[in-house]
Amino acid sequence: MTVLSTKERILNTTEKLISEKGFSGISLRTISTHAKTNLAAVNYHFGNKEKLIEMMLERRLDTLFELRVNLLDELESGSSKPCNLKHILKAFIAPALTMSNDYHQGGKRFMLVLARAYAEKSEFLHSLLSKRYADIIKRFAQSIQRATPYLDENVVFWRFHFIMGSLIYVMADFGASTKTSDMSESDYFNLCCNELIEFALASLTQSK
Amino acid sequence: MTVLSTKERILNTTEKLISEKGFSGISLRTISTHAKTNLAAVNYHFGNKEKLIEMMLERRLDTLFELRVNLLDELESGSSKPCNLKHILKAFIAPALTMSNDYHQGGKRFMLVLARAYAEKSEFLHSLLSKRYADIIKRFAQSIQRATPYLDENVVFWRFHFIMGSLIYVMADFGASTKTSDMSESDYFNLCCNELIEFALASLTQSK
DNA sequence: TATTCTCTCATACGAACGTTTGAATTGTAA
DNA sequence: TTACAATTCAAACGTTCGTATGAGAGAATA
Repeated sequence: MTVLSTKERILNTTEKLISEKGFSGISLRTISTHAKTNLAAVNYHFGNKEKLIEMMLERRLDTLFELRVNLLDELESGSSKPCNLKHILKAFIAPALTMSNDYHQGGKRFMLVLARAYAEKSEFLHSLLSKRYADIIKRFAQSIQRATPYLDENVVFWRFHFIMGSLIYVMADFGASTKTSDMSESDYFNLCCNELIEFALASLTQSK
Repeated sequence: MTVLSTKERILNTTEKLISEKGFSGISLRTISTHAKTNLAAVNYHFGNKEKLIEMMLERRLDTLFELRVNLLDELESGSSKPCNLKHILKAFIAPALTMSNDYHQGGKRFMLVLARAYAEKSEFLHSLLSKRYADIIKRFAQSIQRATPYLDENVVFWRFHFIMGSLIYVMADFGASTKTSDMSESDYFNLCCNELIEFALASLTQSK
């Protein structure tokens, strides 16, 4: 059991509490209490509440997009032919699963946080996505387009957009009370991701 | 120009402000100011803040689900054969479009509000969906299942779930800065809904 | 040991919040 | 007009919030 620094404890606690209570339901006082430190520590380490939340988002988003781009690199290396569509979709969707099984529950919580941030149209998240990760998202879109020559370019754009929506929505649902089966949480997550990949694949596959 | 009651003005203003700033970004003071009434009027007419928000959600949800179920009734009347899949999906998705073109912008705003409520896992919304509208949702799921006999029952369940996610996500995106084209807002909304229906249809259509 | 730097802590401040209260105003029925 | 109910209003209450401050603890350096 490693001892975490105050800064790390604050970040983890913020992530956990926001995943449980949402962005509005938390105060610096509850964060500092649960992180077993003092109220002033937050402002000392992060400046203010907004910057704390930004740092919390940033550290996991970097990991998520790095996992995605690594998988896409692997797919596209070697051949110049269009990649297998399912593999592309998996490269986009699966890292969410990977993350959620690592990081001592932190990743799983983060998916909830991310979904909330999307819905709240966080200005910070939006600018981060359009600045730091826009290239990666565009690469995925283009890779999908090459793999679906039978679909109009605009249609692919729309459907990729819709798939991202499903992913966000599903992520937000983990931890919610929807789960009625007696599966383990990680089995359930795994199943859900596979279903989502098949769903995305079907939505982009030409029928007949 | 009809004169609205204080109660209606408060409900409309709440809907508008939440669609713009989210559930956390509003106070009873800003609501009452924008509704051109007094702070205490909110508590007088609604009891407290929570009940105000619940009433705001309820009035439009009733309309939305009534539109949906009417369309489904129409589809299922007469023949005992499975309905056309596209028509079922349209009956579920299109009312969001219908609503957003009525009610003097109110419906459009409400879709944003609804998306936010989903993401925040509003306890009230959840219980309303599982109590008051569960039957309607189940009817749609069953109707889709009859129309897709080639798909496993569980798969249909998952995909309907994912489609709902896309719908929510898309609704949340209206009014956001994603729109780059020079279409009118209502044309854009229309196009988006059609794309969503085609997307949903493709995801449930057996390939090959 | 003395000094410096990093970090933690208790405490205080002003602002904003939801809610309550009682008086003033308006609408309505006798 | 009078009487009574419904509504509106200004003002205040207690609480909680984010932030700032300065004292002090602890480790590192000299």
